[in-house]
Amino acid sequence: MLPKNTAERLSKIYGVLQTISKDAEYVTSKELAAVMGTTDFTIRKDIGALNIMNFGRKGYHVEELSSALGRVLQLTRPYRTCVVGLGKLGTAVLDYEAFKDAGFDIVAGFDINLNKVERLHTEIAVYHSSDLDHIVKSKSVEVAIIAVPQASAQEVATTLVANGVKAILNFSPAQIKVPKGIALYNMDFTAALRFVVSQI
Amino acid sequence: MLPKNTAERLSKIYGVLQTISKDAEYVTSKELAAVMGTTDFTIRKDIGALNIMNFGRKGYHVEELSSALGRVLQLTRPYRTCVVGLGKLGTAVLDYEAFKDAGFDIVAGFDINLNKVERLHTEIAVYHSSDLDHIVKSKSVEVAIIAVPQASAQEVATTLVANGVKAILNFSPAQIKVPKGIALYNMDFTAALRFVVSQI
DNA sequence: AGGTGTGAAAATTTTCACAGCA
DNA sequence: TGCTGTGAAAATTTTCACACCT
Repeated sequence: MLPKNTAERLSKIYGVLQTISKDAEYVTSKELAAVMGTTDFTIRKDIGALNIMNFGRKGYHVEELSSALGRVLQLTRPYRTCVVGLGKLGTAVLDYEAFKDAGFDIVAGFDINLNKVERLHTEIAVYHSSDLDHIVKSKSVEVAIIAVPQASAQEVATTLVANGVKAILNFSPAQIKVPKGIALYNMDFTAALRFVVSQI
Repeated sequence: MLPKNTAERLSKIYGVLQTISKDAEYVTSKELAAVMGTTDFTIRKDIGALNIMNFGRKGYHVEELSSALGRVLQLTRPYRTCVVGLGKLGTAVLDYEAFKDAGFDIVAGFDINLNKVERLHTEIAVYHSSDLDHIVKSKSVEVAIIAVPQASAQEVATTLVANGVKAILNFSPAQIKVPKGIALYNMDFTAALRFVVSQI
């Protein structure tokens, strides 16, 4: 598997490529480095890890690089995704349009509060949390975004994994535990603020 | 300065300590490791970097460790914080209660759309984006959360920095550039989803 | 006994310099 | 010439083992 930091940077590079693909046919490692805030040799090493080769003196062909990255990052097909917890944050995520473009189809939302669920003006199907297990299974959801309060995050994660979810993006501050083989990424806003302040 | 990874883990440890401080007086490196999903010696090395010393055989005294961490992470006083961009995500962030408890006082919100601003049911003062520069300066805002669309993120960041902001949490997918000495942390949801899927 | 603190080893990541290719 | 690809060096981070303290 790709080194963690490399995979993380490549995920960002992929996004950068999408935004420049309309304007430029080629991009150099130096240009990418400037946008990404790293150095050109880091970019080349990262891309080197993909084992695609033989680019000429103009830099990387944007389309080619983009599709190679898509292959390695397993972004060649859309992922069936759900959002658990439809508070303000969860609702914002449910409607985040960029996800669809990026190949993450949000196919369901869940919340413990049915009243809240009914009031949502969204086209995405929303369910009560008590249906989490069988809906996740029947809809073959593979990726889940957790936006529930800290106290219920672990329980939700366990249910998700038990019903086939392979990758979890966790917005709650809970330190969730998942079995080996399940991918987890924590986005704890408060911890992020603390960290950024510590870097001043 | 603390190594980046260490600072990141310590920021999380600090959060964990807050949640357990009611229940336990002491906590061992092994217990912390279990919660954090790392190993006990990583925890000890990280805490060792704080240069606070001489803990007995019961583990770390939660209160003491917590306040030492607060000192090193510069969390000994509240930070005046603003949110720029009050779409769904920005609004969710504006109302995110955990920030207040963590010592981040949100003192202002900004949006380009005044109608949207007026409709908000919040007690936090909201302003039009054209006032960003002088309000940030007059309110002595030090920390900013960017939740504007990709296209305007860099401009907003530049204005923020020019008016005294020292730390930025960026929720937009834009790869923002800031001068040396300004702390920046990117939380690109889409890149995070891509990354987590690549780890499956 | 039961924990921490830490020097040293191992592993990983970043940086560099430059060969090699179009 | 102007770029990539990459082996080797440097730096950093993680892991380990164990001395040491209460």
